[in-house]
Amino acid sequence: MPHDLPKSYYPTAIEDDWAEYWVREKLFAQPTPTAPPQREPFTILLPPPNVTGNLHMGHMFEHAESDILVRWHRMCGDTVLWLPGTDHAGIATQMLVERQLVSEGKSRRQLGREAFVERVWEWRRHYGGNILGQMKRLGASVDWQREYFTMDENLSVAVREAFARLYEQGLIYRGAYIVNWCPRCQTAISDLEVVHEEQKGHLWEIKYPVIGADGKDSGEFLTVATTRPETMLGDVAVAIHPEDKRYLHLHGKTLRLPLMGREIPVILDEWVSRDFGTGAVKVTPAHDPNDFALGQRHDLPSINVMDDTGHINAEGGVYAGLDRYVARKRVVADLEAQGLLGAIKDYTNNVGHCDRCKTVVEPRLSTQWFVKIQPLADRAIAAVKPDADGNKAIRILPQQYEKVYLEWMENIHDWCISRQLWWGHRIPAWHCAACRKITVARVDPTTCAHCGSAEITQETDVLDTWFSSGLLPVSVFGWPHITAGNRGDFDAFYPTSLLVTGFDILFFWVARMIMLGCWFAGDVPYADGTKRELKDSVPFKEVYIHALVRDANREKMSKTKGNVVDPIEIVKQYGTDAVRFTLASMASPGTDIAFNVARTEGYRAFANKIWNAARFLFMNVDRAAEIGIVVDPAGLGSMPVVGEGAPLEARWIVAELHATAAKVNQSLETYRFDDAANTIYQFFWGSFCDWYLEIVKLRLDFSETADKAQTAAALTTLVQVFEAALRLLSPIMPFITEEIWHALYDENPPAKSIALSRYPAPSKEDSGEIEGRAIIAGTRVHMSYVQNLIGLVRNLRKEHDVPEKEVVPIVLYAIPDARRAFVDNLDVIQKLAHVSTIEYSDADLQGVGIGRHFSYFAAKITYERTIDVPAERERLNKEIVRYEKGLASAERQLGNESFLSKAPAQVVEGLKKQEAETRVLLEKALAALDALPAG
RNA sequence: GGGCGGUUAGCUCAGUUGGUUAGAGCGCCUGACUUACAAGCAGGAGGUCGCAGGUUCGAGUCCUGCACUGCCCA
Repeated sequence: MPHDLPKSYYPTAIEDDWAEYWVREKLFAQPTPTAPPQREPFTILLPPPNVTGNLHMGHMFEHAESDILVRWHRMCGDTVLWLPGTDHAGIATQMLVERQLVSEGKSRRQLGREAFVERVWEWRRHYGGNILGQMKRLGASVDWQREYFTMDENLSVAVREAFARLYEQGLIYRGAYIVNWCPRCQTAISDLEVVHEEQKGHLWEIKYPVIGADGKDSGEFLTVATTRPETMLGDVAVAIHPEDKRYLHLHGKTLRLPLMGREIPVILDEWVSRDFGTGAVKVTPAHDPNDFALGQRHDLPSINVMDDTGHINAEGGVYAGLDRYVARKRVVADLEAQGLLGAIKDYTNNVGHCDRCKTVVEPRLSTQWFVKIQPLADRAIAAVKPDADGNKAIRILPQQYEKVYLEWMENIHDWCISRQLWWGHRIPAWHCAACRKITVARVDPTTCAHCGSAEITQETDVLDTWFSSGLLPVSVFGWPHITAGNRGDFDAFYPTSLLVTGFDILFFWVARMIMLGCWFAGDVPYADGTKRELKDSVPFKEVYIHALVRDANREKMSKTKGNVVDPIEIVKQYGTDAVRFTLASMASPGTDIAFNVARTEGYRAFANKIWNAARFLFMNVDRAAEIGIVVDPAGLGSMPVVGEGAPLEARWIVAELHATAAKVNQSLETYRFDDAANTIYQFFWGSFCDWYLEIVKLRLDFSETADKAQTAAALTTLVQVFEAALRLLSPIMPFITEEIWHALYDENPPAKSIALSRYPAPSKEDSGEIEGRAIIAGTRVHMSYVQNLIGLVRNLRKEHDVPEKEVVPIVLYAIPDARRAFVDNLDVIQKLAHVSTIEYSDADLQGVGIGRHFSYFAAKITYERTIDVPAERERLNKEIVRYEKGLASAERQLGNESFLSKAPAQVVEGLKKQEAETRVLLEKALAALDALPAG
């Protein structure tokens, strides 16, 4: 028998094997449907992790949530597709390989473009699968047959098509604008790749000499304030507010630009803030976005004084060749020497850094490619905003993020899509040396489309990585080649159902996928040829934004802080299942997760608990087999049902299972992973192990004299409930449930995996009881009587210092319904409360040492002990205070006319009942206090 | 500067449309070496729900203000 599980649960011993098995058996591959699926498929695209990345806790959390949903849907019988892949991460990957080259004493330029790109591919082949490998180990139930990479041939075709279409539609243009320039990466980067950090710096005041009517310096100065004094080399004007009274006399004047000697005008613009600095602002159109706008409004030239590497260029006169920070020092020193430096003030400002290499970003004028974003954004807004009927094509959850998204989308700027890199999709545009015009083509051209010249060269820039990742939802399903014979995937899986991702990604892929998805899928007609509606053009119907995983002290994990928790390490220690359960149980929407291994330790204990419950079960199954009792496997795999004659605990555990299944299904529908996890935990440990297993031991009698039918029935229910509970837990803890499930079926399971079995679907719950013949009315109430009595007696035993092993007689008063439950379940009470005999009293019990449960019953144990009078008095006094407080508040309310007339009847009734009960309890407690011997 | 969250037990968090005396896990204390499990079992202690007002018969829940704190954007 393969039933002999090791005594303790060792996750690492089982997880690797199952992880491999799932991949090897291609269990989660989802082929192209040949006919439209009956039910709506459940499709998730993995938001592409960076190919250079390693799996961190945030990924693991995101994948755990996705996997739970995916496994749940699969077990519910849906057609499920979870599509994995990576993006080519232009800057990050190029940086990485360049670093490698440097260590070999080579450089990218030495190698040349072609060789370098080949070298990156080589790197990717060796190391690029890292993060996906980690996903495999963690058991993500993705379709590995469909793995994508943004640089793949088919996805590159899509990128080229998208570029060409947008260009033809007039939505891509090229021009010189201010962009965020990283001097280290030597490329433009998008606004989103700039991380702002507060930095202590200075605000330098510089005095610009005013030129008099005679063309000579008048001796007066106009003082400007700047945080980047070196940019003054490129100044073309100084701006003041037109109504600033301090400077009225300078209207129309010109200034002498210090150090450069250039004559520059004073310009008037309402944009200038009079309160900031001196109220006069130097204008450097080539090095600041605001100044650039000013320059455009006032028709000023732009003088770019820096090169690609952040060094001053020839336009910077004697400063040429200096690094920007060296130049800053030199400029300040020279100004001071010339007496043109004013005050230097401490100033804290937000400085932009390159997200990749943390170099300070230089806003800089350069020629780039842009997407005219407004038309795309308009659709992306329409997709998220409710229509006239209140329907939304895309639901963003938690809902608060919808507003964040809309606000961002409504204030979007044109998207700079060109990058000065070699690794990426090279822009399919050719410059003509003859006519200077641009040819954009899907197939590499040999001649200029405008003049026919053969002197054309391809644009050297590549596209922003997000241009390709934004296309994934359409491109992975075959776009742009959606043909009659080739549209199975697109028709079945587009739009995808859901995107699970982090808040920080909202503007990255989410926004771009929505814009590009709506734009291009909108042009793909339905299979019948009719025009696609917006609701089916969107890349996904829902976006679920998950929380951030922080460390145990709620600090953001970061390499520099050294508080990064490596998921693989934690998994090795506690098991994937325990880590997944930790993450799920803490995943309440909108709240960040403070990841604490103490929790994980607790959930490993939970896994161990299940493990041992399984061992108990198998032990009994094997013992039963010896006397010829065999559980029919045909009864497994569905929801257990018991008959009216079944013992209380059997009816109860089945009722609990149904209620649990209902709650879990409902929780998963609403992304309440925490509720789902906690509900299962409570069921498995609190109900199944703590109560049911202990009681069922009474029924598992394998002796000669045993009632075999009773034993068989008990065993059957036990196995059925356990098996169903395993399926219930499986999406959250796939490994341990897989292991036990296979063992349960004695290595002869009905399917290759528990993941391919059916999820427990409850029958409808009706006023606390389960509909139908399975559950008998009163089951849960009766069980609660029994549980409460056992709890009460255990408590009394402790108070009377009864040794744990010793059985004691009890005296019991109970209302008729409770009494019936107690009589029927005498053996249960005797076993779990260590009771010898029960003597029933027809009158309520009085005196010291009575335990009660409201008015349903009271119990007293017969046991001699020396009463600790002061302790007992203190306890009773505490009780009395509590009762008096409760009573007072109840009386206050019940004496209130408006309460009686306005509150719902059931609330009033409840309060009356409670008041009566509290009054009884108070009287009893007072009497007990009176009965205490003086002392 | 603009916006969005959060503040409930020692810690981490639930708490649905306002409704009876506010819950969970972990931690803590006590007891018992019980053949599924010491990663366990049994029992217990622990909270003026950030502060101040207001609405209401009734507020952890709704409104206003304040304090502290986190995040996003400029």
